[in-house]
Amino acid sequence: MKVLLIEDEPSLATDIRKYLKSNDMLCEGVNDISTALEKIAAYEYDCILLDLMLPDGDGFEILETLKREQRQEGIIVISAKETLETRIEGFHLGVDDFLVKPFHLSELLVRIQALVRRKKFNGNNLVNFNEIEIDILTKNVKVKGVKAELTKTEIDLLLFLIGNKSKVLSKSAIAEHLSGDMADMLDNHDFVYAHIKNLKKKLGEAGSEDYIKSVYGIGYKWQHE
Amino acid sequence: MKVLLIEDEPSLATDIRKYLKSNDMLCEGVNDISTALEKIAAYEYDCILLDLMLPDGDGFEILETLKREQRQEGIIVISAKETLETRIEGFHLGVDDFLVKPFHLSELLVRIQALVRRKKFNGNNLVNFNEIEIDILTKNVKVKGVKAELTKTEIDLLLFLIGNKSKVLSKSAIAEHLSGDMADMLDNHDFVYAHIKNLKKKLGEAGSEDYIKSVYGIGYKWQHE
DNA sequence: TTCTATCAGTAAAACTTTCATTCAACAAAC
DNA sequence: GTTTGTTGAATGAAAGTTTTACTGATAGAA
Repeated sequence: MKVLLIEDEPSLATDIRKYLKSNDMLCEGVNDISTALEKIAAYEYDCILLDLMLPDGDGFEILETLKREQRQEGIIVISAKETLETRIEGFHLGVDDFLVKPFHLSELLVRIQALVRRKKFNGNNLVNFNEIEIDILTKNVKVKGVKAELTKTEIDLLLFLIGNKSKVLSKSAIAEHLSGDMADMLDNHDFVYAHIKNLKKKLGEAGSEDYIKSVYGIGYKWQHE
Repeated sequence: MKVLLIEDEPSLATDIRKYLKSNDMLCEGVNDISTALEKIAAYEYDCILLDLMLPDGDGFEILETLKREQRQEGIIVISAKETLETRIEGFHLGVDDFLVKPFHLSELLVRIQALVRRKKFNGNNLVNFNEIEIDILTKNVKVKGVKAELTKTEIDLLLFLIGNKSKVLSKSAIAEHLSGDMADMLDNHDFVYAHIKNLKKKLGEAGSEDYIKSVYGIGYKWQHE
């Protein structure tokens, strides 16, 4: 995950960079608009963190460039103060999220992750894994070109899994997700087993070719690129 | 990991408690300020979850107490609505994170864990011996920075040993401890040998550099400062 | 009817204990 | 100081136990 940080306040910038790095992200920092535009021209990022008040102008310039070039990066604006106007203007220019100073670094992290997760499914709605094709939007699933009739829960489970690709999801996390936070479901692993089983069957898992991998003692993960 | 939940809405409180418990945390719940203050006076927690709107006042009182007494607990505020002002005031009073209802339990969990992880770097719970790091609370063990997967018995044995550092423990004492006072285990030394062996292996003992020293004819001791 | 949750029985994995064997420590005799 | 016998300790592998996961059938809910 690559993040570009455009922020001229050195101490905050350092803090953010350190924090993101310690959470397994690559984070480059620049402190003015012109350098930012160079970077953006040269590289692709997953997410851009933008402070609006910069020494050589205000950050909307960058937003316009990104929009003109139809870039796909997620954009989070960091600002000291935030008015309804800047917010509206920002959203028109493609800003995905606002964060008002002072904020906690953990919140920034959560928002970046949420944003990137959202973005990943935008643009092209089709996700492919070998013989499986999933349309995120219409929630149609095809296995070897043939439509698979998944139930609501099964689709929900499938999207949860592929949305956390290669991350292991605990059974209670899955239970929470599927049951919509019904706490009395959390320690009921049977229904997780059941849905996993049914989903695997409909995805045509023949054993050798596993999409959903069970992790003993913990839960499941989607293992497929 | 011990969590204190201060929340007066019973159903939410129950949900949270169950969820945290199913994720291996100890969670106590109270529903007003006075009980909370009693608990805080009597016990130490890793993390305090605080709803600001409580029947007998607002939660800032608790924050002030915690701050006055320079307590080390991580604090996450759970609130129905959140203004910039409460947020700033909160941070000044030592709040580490805010969570606005409604939220997903999994998000709460992630934040607690992230918070506690951060806090831990301000020294506690961690015991170090050379290349071994033991977290007494979470019972996680790292060898050369890599997590070692110890079984329940192995952790039990390890804690017994380091808890009696440099004291020699007889094999029957170890047997008694591990078997939970099963009398027929006391003169069975084979299983002590076995567990010692497995533990040594997982701790990466290369022979030269011994943590667990065997004392001929008696038992074992942990020799390391 | 379709979908979801539960149950009971089975399978699989991990963990514990035992066993047989080899290796090391101590003590007595030379 | 060396030899030798005896006992204690370490080890790998196997058997036994417990825990966790999977499955098909079924009953209940939508």
